[in-house]
Amino acid sequence: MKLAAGVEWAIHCCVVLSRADGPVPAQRLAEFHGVSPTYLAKSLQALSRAGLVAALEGRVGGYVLSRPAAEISVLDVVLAVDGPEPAFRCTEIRQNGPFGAKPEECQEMCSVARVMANAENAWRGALAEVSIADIGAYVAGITPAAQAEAVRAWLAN
Amino acid sequence: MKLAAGVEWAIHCCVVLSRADGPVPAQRLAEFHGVSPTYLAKSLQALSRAGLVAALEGRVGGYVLSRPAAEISVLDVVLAVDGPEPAFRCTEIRQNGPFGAKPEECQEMCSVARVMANAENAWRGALAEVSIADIGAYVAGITPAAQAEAVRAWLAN
DNA sequence: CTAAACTCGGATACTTATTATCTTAGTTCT
DNA sequence: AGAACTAAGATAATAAGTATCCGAGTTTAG
Repeated sequence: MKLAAGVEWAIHCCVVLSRADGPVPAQRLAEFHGVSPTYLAKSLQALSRAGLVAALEGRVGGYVLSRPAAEISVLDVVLAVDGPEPAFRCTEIRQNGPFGAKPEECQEMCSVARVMANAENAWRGALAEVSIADIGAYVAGITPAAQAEAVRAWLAN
Repeated sequence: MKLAAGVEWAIHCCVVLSRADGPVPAQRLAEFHGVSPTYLAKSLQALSRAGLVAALEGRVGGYVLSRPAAEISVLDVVLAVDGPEPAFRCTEIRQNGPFGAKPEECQEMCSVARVMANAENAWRGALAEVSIADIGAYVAGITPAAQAEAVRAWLAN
């Protein structure tokens, strides 16, 4: 089980956007984080498609959070980039083999699938409780005011 | 993010082993679940390497749980087959770029990585609370006694 | 009003991990 | 002692993730 690397980049980008003044182009975000510009663009497009960020085209364009950072959870970002389908997908192997259950006997979810689904709900719940604003506030707390201002200026350029 | 299909098979196999009388060969387990025998063998080998099941070679060989089913959690099986490394791996991109943090400033874990780690701990905790015996007991509850006996006889052959 | 420069968006190669298979080595019963 | 059955490791095919390029649209400046 491995989470796509683009997820990590997307979360960091959202935090940066929450602390920026205006739109920030994808290329600027890539340079800021020292990652591949073209691949980061792919993740940002996923955020745009999910409606988490707004993409402004044109010469002074870039990405902006489409909602207040406090209303964007980490889970929202993860689902937008990594996809909404759960990590565990029951293949209903209980219906296979010489003692396979008949479809009409499978009204209830497979017991194994239920355990895995509960765990995944716990995972999602933990991510849903943290917002981009929470992370941004923490970062702001450990960043000197002078550097924070320098970053904002560099992003606006 | 996708969990390996072999994980689902391994959990089902452990449940079957907890309800069997003697050793069950990999080929029999594959036929019972209607899955690829050779690939299932790979997952069973992982369980054997982790010490969750004991492999008996020879003509009447097969796999047996090496511990009582109540002492084997679903998490044990998942980690054995899928590997122990977490789904989210922090690449420390906060150290990159023009405003990258110096290594000596990174004593504490990255705030993003901490959020993801907390979520993953919640996921693991949910899986650790359920044992193979728990699932076995549920399956026993919804299976007619006659069929349960037939299954045990078929597994022993 | 025209044109140039800069932006995002989708479609296209490459790399890595997962899935599936085969062959080899070891153990037990006849 | 031999034969048959078992698991274990090493080896190909497939799918997902990673990285990249080129085209469509918009805004600003002349």
